[in-house]
Amino acid sequence: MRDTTPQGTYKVQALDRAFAVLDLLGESDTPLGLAQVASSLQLHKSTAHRFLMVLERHRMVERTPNGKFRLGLRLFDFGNRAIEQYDLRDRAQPHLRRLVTETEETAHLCILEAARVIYLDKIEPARSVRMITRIGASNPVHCTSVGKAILAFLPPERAAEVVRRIRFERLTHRTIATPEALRAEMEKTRRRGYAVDDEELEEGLRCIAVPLLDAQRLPVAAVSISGPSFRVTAQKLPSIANQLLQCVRGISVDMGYVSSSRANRAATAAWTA
Amino acid sequence: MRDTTPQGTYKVQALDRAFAVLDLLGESDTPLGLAQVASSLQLHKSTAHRFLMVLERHRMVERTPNGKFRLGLRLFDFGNRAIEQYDLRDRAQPHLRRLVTETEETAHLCILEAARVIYLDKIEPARSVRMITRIGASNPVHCTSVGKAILAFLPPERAAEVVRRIRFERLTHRTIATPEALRAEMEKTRRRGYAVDDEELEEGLRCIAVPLLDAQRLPVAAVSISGPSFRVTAQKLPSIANQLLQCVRGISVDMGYVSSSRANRAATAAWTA
DNA sequence: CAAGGAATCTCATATCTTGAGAATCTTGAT
DNA sequence: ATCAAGATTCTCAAGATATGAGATTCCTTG
Repeated sequence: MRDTTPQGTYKVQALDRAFAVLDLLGESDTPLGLAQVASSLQLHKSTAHRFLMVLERHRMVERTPNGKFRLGLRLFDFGNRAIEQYDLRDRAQPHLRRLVTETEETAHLCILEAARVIYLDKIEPARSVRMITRIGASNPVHCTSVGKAILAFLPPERAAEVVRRIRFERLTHRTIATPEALRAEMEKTRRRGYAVDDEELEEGLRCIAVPLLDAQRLPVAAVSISGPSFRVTAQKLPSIANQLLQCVRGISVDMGYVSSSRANRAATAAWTA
Repeated sequence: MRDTTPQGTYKVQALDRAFAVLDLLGESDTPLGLAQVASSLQLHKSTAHRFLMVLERHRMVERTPNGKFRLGLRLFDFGNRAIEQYDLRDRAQPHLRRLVTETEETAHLCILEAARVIYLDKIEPARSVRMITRIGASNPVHCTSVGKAILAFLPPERAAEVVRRIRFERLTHRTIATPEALRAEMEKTRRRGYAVDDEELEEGLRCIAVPLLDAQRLPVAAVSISGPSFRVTAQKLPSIANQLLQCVRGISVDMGYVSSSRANRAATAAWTA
């Protein structure tokens, strides 16, 4: 049996399998029957069944009236405990909300994990095509404005470390495809103070992001505005960037990273060491 | 080694243990070291270590800079996938938000699972003492307004089944403590159309809830308003109940449970097959 | 710089998971 | 109704897999 195990030396077969089951159910947008689970994962009916029963007992999985399996609400519980540590999310929300009202476009709050950015929160404007992103999901750093915003303001060594981990997959024809190109882009980002993703993640989607710096002036997250390229035009970028900076400044104050009074030092200048 | 396994026949030791680890980390509000995890769970250092490494590989746990363990963001991802199925949450949110603006008190959206209610969403008013509830968490049916609201409108057999499962623990001196008392309370709830929790869950906290009925007029969720007893006074209950009904009506329409025009035809007749 | 505490790692052993297959339950077609 | 096809649940013997004692290494702190 081939295992889906990512690289890593420690192994507990049962766990890898269980998570494979959860993964599968998480990917599928419709509940799956035992047989489907078993065959998709190359598990024996019997084995898959046992796993599902145990997962169900833990409420990690639940059954629809017709007996199919889907993710259970225990995961929702765990998920909420997991972000609770990041009280960033709660504190940032009001600011994001205001930002969305102003810009009429979707706002995201993201953090960096390994070489991917994770969406901690998303606020959508009242009337707008729903974006496909799901809170909790992740994207590669190099093709998102948030990723670039964080990366650009990370200390050189840590940034290099992240870049090393990137697998430069091409998602659109504009996706940055080499470490060199990415480094150049980061330079540009630092100069203007905000990062742009110009249809590099998805055709027709343009995003702009600024980093949220903590008390040590290290980026802990990024806030972005995303929208269809025809609405988020190149001309509007500077003004949106401004609104983003304002928003981030508010969050910084709320988080206690900066005192509200002297909250105005340009983030750009601060980075020297 | 004693296992924490709930009742249930199927067993996979490794899974039960892994979830015990997650549970432990979820309960603790500070990250835990390997030794703490091992001793709390009566696992061998070595075993606990292996589990943590595997969980970390799957990003179910992550390590703080000083090497302690806490819940990982993968859980956040899974959690969000898990509620995605309940698009109820998204649809209800705007209505809840309006409700909160009107009442200036905290609103909850809950569903029933087994004999507990699970908090799908919580909206807090701008200025208010933060409530202790965590989205995703759960409480026993019998001591919450939401629980009683759903229970009261469930078909008799299903309600009975739920009641059978309740372990009548006393959380305050007012907590309903017997099936009979609960049945009486349900009768009362049906008569007036809304459920009340008068400091039965927590001293000083009063809540009021109404059920959200689907197209078959079966309760699928409940919406509540909670606040300190001195603000959510007995006199205000009817007027809050009214606002709740309004809110729930809006959600029903959004969910397509009722047509907005003739929102009041009893769909009772529809249930035959 | 040493000592104590914590985290990692190794490996032989037996425990726990595995999966073949039989039994049972559903579903849909006739 | 009745049957067949498909899906799910259950049992149990075999052996692969997780286990944990303990040795080793890595930090921390005095």
